[in-house]
Amino acid sequence: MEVKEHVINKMQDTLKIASDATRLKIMFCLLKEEKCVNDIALEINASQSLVSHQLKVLKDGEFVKSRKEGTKIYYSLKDEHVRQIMEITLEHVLEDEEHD
Amino acid sequence: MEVKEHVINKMQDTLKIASDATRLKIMFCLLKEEKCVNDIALEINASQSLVSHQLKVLKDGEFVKSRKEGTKIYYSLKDEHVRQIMEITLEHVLEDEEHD
DNA sequence: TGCAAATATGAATATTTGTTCATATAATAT
DNA sequence: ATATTATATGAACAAATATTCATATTTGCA
Repeated sequence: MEVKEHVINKMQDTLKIASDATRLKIMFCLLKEEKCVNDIALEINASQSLVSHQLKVLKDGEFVKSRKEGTKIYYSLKDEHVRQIMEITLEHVLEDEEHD
Repeated sequence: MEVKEHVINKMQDTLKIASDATRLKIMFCLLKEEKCVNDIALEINASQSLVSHQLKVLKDGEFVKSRKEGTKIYYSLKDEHVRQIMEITLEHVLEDEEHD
């Protein structure tokens, strides 16, 4: 194989982070602008705790970054790769819809 | 949210399929040419059973297609989206390597 | 017909993962 | 100081998942 084991493992980790409905919702939520935890929770209809837990996963995986302002913490998408992964996966799914 | 629940779920399913080291290895294996089950198993150093199970997952998820020839079954990547997801994730990981 | 090669399948197990609940921490305002 | 708002954390539980092992199926060939 041309691709090193640890690169495969990192790819696995990256994709695992993306492959969860709650985290995808959070990311779509942040697509256009930064938001704080509670606003995200309201918007995607999930508990504050769940959103906080998953934001931690997203942040550890470098999918989002955060900024503190007073008592609130604003989260936003970290880079273009995240958007691209979402975009292509979305395309893939939408194209599939047509043949169903 | 602008993206429908069932689209999110399909995205989740798609990404879940991609987010596994064994399946990633199989896909890299098939990047340039079709191969039969046993050759894949040898190449990635996994059992025949495991490869067969995971090929089923990949096929159900429309990541690969297959072609029968005698007693052998040749598998190959199904479409461009699969390659793109691999490509971007690889880029993402490799770029990360630099900052480690 | 019987044997070997290639692949698939089902059950069992171990591990990982998402979610909830209760609680902790931190910052602000009264 | 205390109350309030925003967020994080840890333990517990349920559900999903990857892997192995043993066995079944299919095809080609002697």
